[in-house]
Amino acid sequence: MISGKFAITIHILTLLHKFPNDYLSSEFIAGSINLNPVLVRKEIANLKAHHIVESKEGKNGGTKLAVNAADLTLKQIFEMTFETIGLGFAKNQPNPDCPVGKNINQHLEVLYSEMNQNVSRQLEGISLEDFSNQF
Amino acid sequence: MISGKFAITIHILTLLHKFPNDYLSSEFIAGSINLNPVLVRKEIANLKAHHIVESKEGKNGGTKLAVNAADLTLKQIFEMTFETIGLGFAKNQPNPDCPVGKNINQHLEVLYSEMNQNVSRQLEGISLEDFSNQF
DNA sequence: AAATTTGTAACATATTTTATTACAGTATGA
DNA sequence: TCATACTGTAATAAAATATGTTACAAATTT
Repeated sequence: MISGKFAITIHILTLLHKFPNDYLSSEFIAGSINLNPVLVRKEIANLKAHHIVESKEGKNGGTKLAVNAADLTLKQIFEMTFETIGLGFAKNQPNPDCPVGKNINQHLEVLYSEMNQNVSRQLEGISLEDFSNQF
Repeated sequence: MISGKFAITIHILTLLHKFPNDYLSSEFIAGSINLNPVLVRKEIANLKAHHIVESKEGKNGGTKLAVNAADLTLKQIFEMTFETIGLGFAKNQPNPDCPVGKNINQHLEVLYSEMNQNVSRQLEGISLEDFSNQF
């Protein structure tokens, strides 16, 4: 399911890239996104789990990039934020006695999987540095 | 935002393609999807607005395909169901005093627009007939 | 020790999606 | 012509998901 995680995460990473020498606080980042700092910290927790950023607790603490922005692709960010492209499935199990109902989700899965590969190829060609340098 | 409209619509159209000589009732279709008939009728209303299906009211009424399945592409269905691919925007207006916040949505829009073109090209190559003949 | 910040859990609110009920209008055919 | 079986659509309800808030322990700096 699609949510704003990708957008939030890329916003965080762009900021970190713009201030490579500072530990940015979640409050500061939240001020740029206009979002609750707790939500920022949640996304940062995810980035930390993937060793993309490091953070420091305590006074003057915060977060900074731990990888080279040229090596981090939007595809990786896409995947780290658990995003997948899809156009929905029937929520309730479709009728198994109907030849269409029985197989539709399986066929949709193949289609969506191809869409994801397609988008992944595109996002693989864009680094965080590329994205950030647009600003 | 992504929902199940595309999946529901393609399910409906696949059924209609499988029974080209019958007017299928929303109840019958809903039984295959395992969905409330009213929701089926809503999607059919949309298809009717695009002249993809025709329907007949009253007893023994229902819906049938009004176009050649070979000529209807998944791209068209994608667009008719108002779907777009995206990975979210910051909901709240990002901070306009921050160079990143000020421009991020605009840059995301460009990125998402490219993703949509990419996916559209893919879906353009698949007709309803192609999809339906998998079953 | 005081101040500031992360990390995280628990809870609350808002938004979106899906489902239900209800009923007027239309066509069929016994 | 009347009972039946549909569509079309509005109004409302429920469920699911996403987003926001509060609270506070733990860590670090000065």
